[in-house]
Amino acid sequence: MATHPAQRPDKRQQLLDTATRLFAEHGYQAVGVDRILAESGIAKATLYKFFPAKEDLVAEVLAQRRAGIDAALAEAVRRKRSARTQLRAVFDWYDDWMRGEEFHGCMFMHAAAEHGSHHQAVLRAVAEQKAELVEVIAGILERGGMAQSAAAGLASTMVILIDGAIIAREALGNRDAAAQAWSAAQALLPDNVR
Amino acid sequence: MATHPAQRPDKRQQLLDTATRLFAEHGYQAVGVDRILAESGIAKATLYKFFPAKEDLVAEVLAQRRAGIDAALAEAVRRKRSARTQLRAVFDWYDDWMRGEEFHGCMFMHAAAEHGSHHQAVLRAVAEQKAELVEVIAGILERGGMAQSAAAGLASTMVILIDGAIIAREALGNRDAAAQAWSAAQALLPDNVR
DNA sequence: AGACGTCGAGACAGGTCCGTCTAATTAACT
DNA sequence: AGTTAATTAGACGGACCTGTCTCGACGTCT
Repeated sequence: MATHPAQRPDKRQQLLDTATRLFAEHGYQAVGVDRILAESGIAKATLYKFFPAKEDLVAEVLAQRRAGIDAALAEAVRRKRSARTQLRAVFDWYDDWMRGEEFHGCMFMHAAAEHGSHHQAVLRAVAEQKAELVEVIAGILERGGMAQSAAAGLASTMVILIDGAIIAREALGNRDAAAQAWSAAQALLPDNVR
Repeated sequence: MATHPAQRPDKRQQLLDTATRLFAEHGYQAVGVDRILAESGIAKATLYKFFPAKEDLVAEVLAQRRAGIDAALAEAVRRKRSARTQLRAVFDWYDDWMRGEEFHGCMFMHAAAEHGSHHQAVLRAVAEQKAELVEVIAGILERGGMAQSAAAGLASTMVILIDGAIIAREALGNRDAAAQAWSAAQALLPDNVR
């Protein structure tokens, strides 16, 4: 009964890692399953055992990416105490990511662009990731003393700044985009938020 | 010698119009040439006469889209006198576009997402469109009395706001995103710019 | 009327991609 | 050693896409 060959979930993770790297760099449709298999050294049957269709692989890649960002942001925020420094930690995390050479844009934006209007599951994953970022920032602002409605509005604007910075980095190669976004965010922050 | 059958460049424009509509709604790779032909009622040979490859069609669609936006913004700005109202006209133009039901996101962002790093011509077209918007706004700010370097920096931040708003509209369905962006832009605008 | 250029309809080849399937190999456990 | 399950390698079918080509119809000019 026991799973004899010691069950290897690492194959699954290897597939996800390779797929994430290739999807991030070249897009979703441009990367075929054959390429993922060749670069990961895994057989096709194994992929289709874990993921019934390529679309399921895409969905899981996005889910893992979202979880990774959430964890990283939560950890960065946890290390700071004041609302202002927590907020800065969020912008700094994006700054670090966007200054890297391996930056290839936001996988969620790309997913929304490629799977356009028609694939609902992907589009919902994108919306959920953006909505979660709004909530993270709104939470910081509320704990910093802002009223809930004001915090929600300002958090939404701050995510607009972050996403716009991602586009500026991607389309124009502007590596200071996140720093600019943070400057603007600071100017929008009311003085009573410390 | 004279082009006997009265030369019909409208066929070319019909192709571009249909392609623009389909690309905007479904993406570039997701729309095949056969679909463009079927929906425009034009023969395949005619398409390949005007555009040697699908990629050339994409490039021309983007070029026309860019020209259309430029003209619309220039016209909207021309109707206003002060720097502040001109700036507002730009944000209002985006607001109108983004409130529409037929909004499907920015074709340039989508092109960058799909043609990832590898197709240079497309990526350059995207960069040029964004850079031009920065220059339009920087010009307004300079004519409003800002120093050139300050105007360039603020214009860059304002485009970050606009692009971020486009993402907020596309990914979250936030129809007030452009209005939020304008509110933030106003807060960043120095008082001496009238 | 006759010739010529344009256009529509669609067949066609070459390639790619997804997903299924078979056969052989490897490794764990009894 | 022998059983069992996981995995690999790759062939395969069907679908789709791009780009070329053929053919016939239509309209215009001489």
